[in-house]
Amino acid sequence: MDIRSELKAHEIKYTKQREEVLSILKASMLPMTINQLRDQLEVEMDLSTIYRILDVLLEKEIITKTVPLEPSQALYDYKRHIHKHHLICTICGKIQIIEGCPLHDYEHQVEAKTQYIIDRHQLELYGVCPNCQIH
Amino acid sequence: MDIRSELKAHEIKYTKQREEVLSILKASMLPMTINQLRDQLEVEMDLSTIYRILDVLLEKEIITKTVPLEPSQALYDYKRHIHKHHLICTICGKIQIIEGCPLHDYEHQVEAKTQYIIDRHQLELYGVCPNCQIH
DNA sequence: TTAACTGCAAACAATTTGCATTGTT
DNA sequence: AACAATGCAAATTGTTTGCAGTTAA
Repeated sequence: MDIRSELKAHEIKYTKQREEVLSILKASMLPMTINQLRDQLEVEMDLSTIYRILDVLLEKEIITKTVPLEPSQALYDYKRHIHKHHLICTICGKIQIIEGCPLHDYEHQVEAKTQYIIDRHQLELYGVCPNCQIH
Repeated sequence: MDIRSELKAHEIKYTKQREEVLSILKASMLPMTINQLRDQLEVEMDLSTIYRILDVLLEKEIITKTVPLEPSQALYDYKRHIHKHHLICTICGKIQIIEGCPLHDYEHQVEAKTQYIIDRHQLELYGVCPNCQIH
């Protein structure tokens, strides 16, 4: 599906800024910070515009947001069919994608125990990548 | 163990500011933001001092830091024997403690698969608490 | 006494807001 | 034409830093 249709499918008004932000996120295999996103823009746009677009995409659950422990700048990620988490190297910052999620059953158990209705979670792992273990 | 000894055991120089910050965190069953912490101080102290003290306590792994998705202000928590996570109500902000951790085996699997050495993780759940489901 | 810690003020960074202008439907 | 989105500038908020004065060991 092209970006234009994807926006329409979510009832988001088309603008070239929204198209560009979404297509950059969609093309990236790794989650991105606002600054990384801005650096990839072909047409410059104001940071406040980017923030507002990300808010819309989050609202519609087209992307996800994560706030890592360090550096604590938010990461935005296009939501694909495979739910995934990140393993972040605390030395070099490299992000390793971990496909799948270990929390399905756990969330149900917690719902049963607490009576909360759980609708999402934030999980990242932190450690040292193979490369940084050597150097 | 009293706070003074606890600081000494971790080779942290005693100051009344450090004593107070640590004792407040230790007394709280819930994780706290910097502002909540400051509001409980009997002796006022500068915010930069609080940040620096928290850095020391984190360094020595006496406390943990979490950066929730919303509101994205860091939470600090005294580290007890029972590893735990938080379930945060996205309506009223109430934090429910979940004792235990579902990630032990998972971390080992991920280590085996990725060759990273994993040393910590961040996990919180988000949902709607029983009270907010009614109102 | 010495090195480390604190307070203060200023800098910095990330994010949000108000408002006039522009663009989409 | 009507309403919503963008750009710009300014305001907010959270956090960090430099430095002079104070304090713990």
